[in-house]
Amino acid sequence: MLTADVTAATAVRRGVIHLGRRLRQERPAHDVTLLQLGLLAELNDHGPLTPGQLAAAQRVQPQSLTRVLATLTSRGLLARAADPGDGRRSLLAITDGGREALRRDVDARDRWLAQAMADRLTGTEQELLRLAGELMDRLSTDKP
Amino acid sequence: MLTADVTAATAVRRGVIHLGRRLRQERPAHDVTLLQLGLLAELNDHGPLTPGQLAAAQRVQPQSLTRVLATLTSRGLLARAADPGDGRRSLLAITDGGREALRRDVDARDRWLAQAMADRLTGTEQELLRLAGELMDRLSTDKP
DNA sequence: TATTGTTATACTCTATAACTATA
DNA sequence: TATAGTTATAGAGTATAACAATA
Repeated sequence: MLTADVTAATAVRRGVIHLGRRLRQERPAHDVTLLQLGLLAELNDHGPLTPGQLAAAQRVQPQSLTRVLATLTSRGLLARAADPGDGRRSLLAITDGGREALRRDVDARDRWLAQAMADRLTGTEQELLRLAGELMDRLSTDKP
Repeated sequence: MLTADVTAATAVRRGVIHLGRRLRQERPAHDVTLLQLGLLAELNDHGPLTPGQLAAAQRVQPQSLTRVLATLTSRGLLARAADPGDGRRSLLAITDGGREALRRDVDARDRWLAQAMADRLTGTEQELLRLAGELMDRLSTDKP
């Protein structure tokens, strides 16, 4: 047969969508939205990136980022510099303020999830879920 | 220590968000949106439900459903009946048309995922992901 | 009074199409 | 011409607050 077990896919879809919603609700006081969180975390982990690279990393269209990037820049959470070699590009980097926001607000979301995992899953299940996270990220890319 | 491994949580968040985005893009021709899909599937699997029950099952606020339910009803994909015992409630059930839409359009999304899993994951990884789906769904509930 | 649901409103997320600037 | 990015526009997704109806 061509396709794999659709039941497994259904379970994954359900889990992904529902946990995504739950995660989105978990917004601490000084709000940084979930998309903003992803962008800041990406820049924090992988140095300065162009808007296009960021969009690819986050699996969104570049147009979807323009406004969010403007917001984050105007709030001082990230800084924009012209690319020396290519005038079309700009390079985005996280600022100290951005790192602070990441630590304070943004990590709160991962802390909620970490806590929930600790409270309600066995060690084996936690490890399983970590691996699943990596697999899901891989699947979300179109590259084989 | 109180909290579990935040790194694991980060990996899970990343995977969930990115795969969720990817899944959302996978919209076949006769479009039923991802939220609509969830509602139809829920009603298909678990009989007639009230709006409140549906909202809880989908991890959204009841208010967020009103419009979508109206859309689905007007398209004939689900039917609404008064609750005999409680006049405040109504009962929603999937129609034949809804089941047809579910099969035709909606399953296409799960088929994409099933195919991606089949093509790019080992059997063990597929099974791991299925389990992870169930765990994620469990975590998205606030009930311990 | 408490519960179920709807209306009103608003903001986030995300996409497509068209445009500008640089290569 | 091709690529990187932005502007314009729109629709999906989701929430909070206020309200109506029923229990």
